[in-house]
Parts: sequence; structure tokens; C-alpha cells
Amino acid sequence: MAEKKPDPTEAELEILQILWRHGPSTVRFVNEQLQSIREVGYTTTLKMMQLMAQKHLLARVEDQRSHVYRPLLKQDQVQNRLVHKLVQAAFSGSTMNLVLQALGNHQPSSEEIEQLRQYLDDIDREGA
Amino acid sequence: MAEKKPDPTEAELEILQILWRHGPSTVRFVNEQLQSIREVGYTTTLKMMQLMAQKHLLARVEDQRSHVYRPLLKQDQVQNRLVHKLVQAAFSGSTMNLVLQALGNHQPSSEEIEQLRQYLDDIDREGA
DNA sequence: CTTTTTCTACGAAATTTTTCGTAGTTTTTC
DNA sequence: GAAAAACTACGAAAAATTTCGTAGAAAAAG
Repeated sequence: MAEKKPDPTEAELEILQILWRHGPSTVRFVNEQLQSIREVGYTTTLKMMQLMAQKHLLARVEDQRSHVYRPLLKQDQVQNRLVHKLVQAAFSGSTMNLVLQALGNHQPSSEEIEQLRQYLDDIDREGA
Repeated sequence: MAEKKPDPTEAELEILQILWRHGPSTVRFVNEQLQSIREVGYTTTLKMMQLMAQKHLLARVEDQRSHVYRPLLKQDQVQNRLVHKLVQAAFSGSTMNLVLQALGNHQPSSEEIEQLRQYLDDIDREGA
């Protein structure tokens, strides 16, 4: 039977982000990246990554003395899950409300506006 | 000095949603609403709302025997905070990525597409 | 070699969040 | 007015998440 994969916690997300950005990495590397953001002990990061491996959020290669970890989830899968979760939790299930809220918040540049129009045209054509 | 207001937790959000939707309510009412979603004891809901009041997420009126609670935060403020947080935590700070991801996920209807175009036109005119 | 540094494993503590039992009061119902 | 029902207060347990110290093995440095 397949294991459950609950959404990653905040601390787990931080680590996933680093791995998505830099590819498979050692604990030391990940810890250094984290350090540049906030204080965190080496063994804390180690433990987190061990737990994440145990949960099948990460896989690890033990060839070398320093194990290398890689994410087992794709970034956009996790992003989708989290967006969906937020839509449910704070937008009464309305994706559009989230989108509008996000845009209103962000004040997109004209390039971004163009990009969005483009995108809308595309799916419009598809849908037809 | 002003109190800190950390982002509401998941359980707190559930309660806020109910209050935003239905207006100021008693614990009993909120609990009934929650019950329709999942199992939760009355005193659990009571305690949550008491804690939330203590954190200044809610205010309460004690005139009646059953106290009435109302949200102290506006829905869109909280939504904005949460969106921003998600953008930081999972989209490397790019609101546009979140928006595109959300749209791609959702497959908007033609009405929604139209609504979005309208919105883009509006802010375009403003920006000009 | 022997000392120092670099790693992993493991257990447990600390924190945060959520849940609920018990006690005591006020209202309602019979 | 006695019994039952509805409420709040409070403390503490349970669960989930995060942090870190210590031990011991392996590698690197001297």
C-alpha cells in the first residue's frame, strides 16, 4: 500500500525549496543555505532531512560519507497542493478569489499583465 | 505597545471563516458549523475561541449569558497575509508564479476568463 | 600515529497547536 | 423549587512540529 504524504510543514518546505533550487545536496550545504536566512543548528537540519527521508519526501544516496538528498516531490505538485489547500482554507474554495486577491496585492507590471493576457488567450483557444 | 498578531493557525482559520461568513456568533453556533465538517467537542471550540480572544483575533461581547464573538481581522487582510506567506514559502517570492499555477490548476470558465480580462484592462488603464 | 574535523544516528527536550475532562454557575423545564 | 440543560472557566493532556545534545564512526590534518 502507498504511504500517505501529508503536506510538507513550513520547515520542510524551506528545505524542499533549497533542494529544488540547487538540486540534490548534502546536509551541510542545505544547512548553510538555511543559515543565510536564520539561525539553525546543523543537527537540526540533519534530523529534519532524516525525518523527511523517512516520510518519503526525500530520497538519499549513501554512497559517499556525506549522504546526498534529493526531493521526491515535484515543485509544481507541491505548489498545487498548497494553493488548493489555501483556497479551501481561506477563500471558501474559490480559486478566482485567490487569484484576484493576489493580483490586487501585487500590482503586476505591464509585462506581467501582457503575460497574463497571453495566457488567457491561450486557454481560451484551447477551450473553444 | 501593540500586541503581535502572528498568522492564524489552521484551526483558527476555520473559525474565522465561519465568523466572516455568518457574522458575530456564539460558541454553540460556531461549533455546530464545525461539526458539519468534522468531529470536534464543544469545549474544544470554546477553548479555541477563548484563546483567540486572548490573542486579539476575536472580540467578545459578554452581555448575554452565551458570549458572542466577532472577528477582529478583516478577511482580505488575512487573505493577503496568507497569500504573501505562501508566495514566499513556495513560490520563491513570485506572485505571478502563484497566479499562473493557480489558474493552470483551476481551468477557469469563460466567464472567469472574461472577468480576469476585465480586471487586467482596469489596472492597465490606471497604471497608464 | 594521534589529534582534529566532519558526519550520521538516536533520543529526548522544547515549542506550538489542538483537544477535552471536570467543576461550578446560570437558565430552563417539569 | 428540583432536576436537567446550557454555558463559561481552567487546567492539563495529547499531538504535531522543531530543535538540539551526545555518542561514536570515518576521514583529514598534522
